[in-house]
Amino acid sequence: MFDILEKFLKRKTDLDDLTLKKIISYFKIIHTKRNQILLNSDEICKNYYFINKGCIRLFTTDKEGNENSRYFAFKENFATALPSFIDQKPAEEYLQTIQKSELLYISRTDFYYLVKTVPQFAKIYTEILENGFIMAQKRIYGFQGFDAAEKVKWIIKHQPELLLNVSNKMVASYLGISPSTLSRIKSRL
Amino acid sequence: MFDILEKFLKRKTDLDDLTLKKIISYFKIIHTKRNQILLNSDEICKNYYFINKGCIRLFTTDKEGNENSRYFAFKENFATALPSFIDQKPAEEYLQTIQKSELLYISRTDFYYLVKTVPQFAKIYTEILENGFIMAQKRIYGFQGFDAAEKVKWIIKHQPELLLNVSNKMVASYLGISPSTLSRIKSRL
DNA sequence: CAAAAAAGTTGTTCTATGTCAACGTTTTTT
DNA sequence: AAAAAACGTTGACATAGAACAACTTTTTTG
Repeated sequence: MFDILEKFLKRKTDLDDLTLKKIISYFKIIHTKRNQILLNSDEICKNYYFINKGCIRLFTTDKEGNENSRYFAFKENFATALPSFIDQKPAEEYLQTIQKSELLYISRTDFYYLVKTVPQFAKIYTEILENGFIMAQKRIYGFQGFDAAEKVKWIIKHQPELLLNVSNKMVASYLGISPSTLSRIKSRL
Repeated sequence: MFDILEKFLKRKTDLDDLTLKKIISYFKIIHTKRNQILLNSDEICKNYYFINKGCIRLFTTDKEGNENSRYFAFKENFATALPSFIDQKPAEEYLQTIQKSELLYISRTDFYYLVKTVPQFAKIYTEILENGFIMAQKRIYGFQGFDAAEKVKWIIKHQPELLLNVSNKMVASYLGISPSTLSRIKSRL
């Protein structure tokens, strides 16, 4: 049950078994179904999630009600609504499992307690932040000046698992293009 | 000379004078002129900069040679090409002072030495990462689905100093619109 | 301080892509 | 298993904004 998380943590840093057990002990498990909302946009994010199985989507809605996908996290990754988690302000974004998923989660209180008391955990958090930053940069700036076809090619190259696991509609909203345009581009290879 | 940096550090966390002096001692000063390149896209970023006076721009160029502005850092802020600084790979982006500037800088080696040995400095780094992440998110996702006029209004509201200190051309490339479009929008208020 | 270069403005034209609609297909619900 | 809902595809049409160009204004340089 916690073995995937254990593996993840061990890969990131040197951890003796006792510290590992300590970290693990703060995580709880939750099973969710397809399209289950974990966090509403008016809520304050209290948990950090680790995905054992499934997929978490981070998205927003505009005034017209269109969904806008920001991020997809797949198995063996952490995900949360970080700005809200950090600043404890309403998230203004949603967290949702888009498939039946098995998640581990840790409360913010416990998370920051670990960051404070376990240097290796602090290091892991720093790495999560660094990576999150780099990935977000790459993704978003990578798209700058791209036309729709280039965006699709970028996804095929850099995040092919996304096309396999996620509906066209969501991919389109992730790329900032309309579903029809995505459909047309895909048909032209 | 280091007083702005000292003020910045003290505001971020509790620091005794000795630790403060230790941190400060790793910074060197550099004076740059308008449009001076600090980092080329094929270089690996070795320094973290703190801006005493002036402004650093982070930008890229596409195959046609058009400049694309990613970020502007003004006085009393840190700036670097973070992905390259972290991973020590070619930056694929440029750092440039767009005005005559006075900068403090610390080498990557010294920076990570401080992160490792001074917990308060590690905390400051974590905060820089958290903030960087949040700001980048806000900026970029804030623009999602915005038309050109909405982007300009967003800037006026959230980063008015940018319009005052930066050329229209650079602002346009930051917003992902053409200079002519920016000009037209501004004329219609 | 004059000449040259860069930046800003404004009109015209052109194109990528959004929007809407119709239809077929897949998925979900009961 | 049938009905309903959501999704994907494709065509027709409309439009925001890019590209280009000509001109003016500002900035930089020798």
